[in-house]
Amino acid sequence: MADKDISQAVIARLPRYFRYLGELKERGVERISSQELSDIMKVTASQIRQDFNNFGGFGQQGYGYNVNYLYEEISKILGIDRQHSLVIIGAGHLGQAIAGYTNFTRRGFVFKGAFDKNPELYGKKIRDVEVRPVDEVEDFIRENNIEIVVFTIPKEQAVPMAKRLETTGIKAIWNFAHVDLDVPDNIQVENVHLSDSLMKLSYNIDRYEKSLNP
Amino acid sequence: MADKDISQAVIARLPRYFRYLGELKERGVERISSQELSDIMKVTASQIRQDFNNFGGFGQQGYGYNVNYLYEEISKILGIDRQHSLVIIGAGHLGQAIAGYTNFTRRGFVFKGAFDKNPELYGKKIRDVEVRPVDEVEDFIRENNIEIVVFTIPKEQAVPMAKRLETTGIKAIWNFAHVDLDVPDNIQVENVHLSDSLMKLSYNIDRYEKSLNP
DNA sequence: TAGATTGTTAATCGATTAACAATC
DNA sequence: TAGATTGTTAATCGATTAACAATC
Repeated sequence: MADKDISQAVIARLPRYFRYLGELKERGVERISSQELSDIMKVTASQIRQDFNNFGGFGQQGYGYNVNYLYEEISKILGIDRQHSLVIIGAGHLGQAIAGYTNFTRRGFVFKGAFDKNPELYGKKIRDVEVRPVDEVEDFIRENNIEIVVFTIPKEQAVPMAKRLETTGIKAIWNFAHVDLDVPDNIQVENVHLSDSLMKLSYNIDRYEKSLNP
Repeated sequence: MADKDISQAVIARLPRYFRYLGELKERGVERISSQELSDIMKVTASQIRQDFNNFGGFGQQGYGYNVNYLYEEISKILGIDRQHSLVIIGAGHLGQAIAGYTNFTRRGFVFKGAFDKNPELYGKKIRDVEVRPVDEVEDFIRENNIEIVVFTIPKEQAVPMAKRLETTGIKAIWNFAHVDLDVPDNIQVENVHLSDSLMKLSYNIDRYEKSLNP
């Protein structure tokens, strides 16, 4: 239960386990061994057992893992057995895409507010939520106990905005702006740098072609 | 020049180096030592030198690295010194966000087409490009030599779509659908699993709070 | 030349895989 | 009980960091 210090490599794999277990659950599969899961997910059975054992014994010798139980335990570990309120700053296409993504709601991420600095968007509705002026965001966060702030704003605005939010009590920033944020320890930052991802893709295209004609 | 087999960990760091070097270049900085870069980027100078030396010597003893030269070399390594044509399948908010992101264009990723299965979107313009019926996508790819296909479609559609595109000559799929794609070796896949990222964020919020009240 | 800083080898650290005893 | 499969320790592999000789 009490996790000491799990490496981020392990954490990064948990959502994928969670996804596969969700599918197995859906299909009515009751139990699964690390070897069977290994075959499906293309990771070693050894790694699966090591990963799960970071959090205590979820399985049973001679039997394997109970799919439902394991699924629930991972959801607890990931903290998606409770609700997290979030607001979005930057109501452009990306902000709207995220606000509208119902799967997040299913996982307990509740979309509470959207903010933009463009007056033309004020009042526009995104999933029953009206876009408000960005200057109201600090008050809104305090009044509504917002945990997570999504940054779908240009990088120039991201750094000063992070500064402004430091004392509002938020717990995390999900940062889509292409800049590294420097915030106090009590605010977690998770970056989604789309252009980095695209550059990696570009590299791997070239790498493959070079492997054919060295 | 000829890279043997560079680990993905190194590749994943290159776009970040590239970003910082771009900023230094912008500010007119001519040379930088691994130690200075280390201070700015919060990675060890040793790692910086190791990373660059995977691709040959970019620096000069006693001097450091020439910012402009290093920037250009990394852009070559990442393959963003040339153009890559791309189309987007799924013209919802996420698709439109990506299509409209001008920074990608700046890096040589040229947006050539958008496809959707919703007839209401046909003809709608996204950056001078009309949304077309998704059934035309294979022909369009062949006629226009498209390299990269962006999947901003639901996961149910992603797997059969990947299958359909196998023989069209595409080189890569940038996959935003929440599913693992199984494609031949000649098609590179780069996943952006947003909900995985959000779950990691959720975990780290909890972890921090537990570190305060163990 | 002397000083600075790389390129590179060696040492350390951490993560993955293999092996097997424990146990259901 | 015998068979299966976990939990866990040990071995291996790879990535990061440290150190320093090469050299600009």
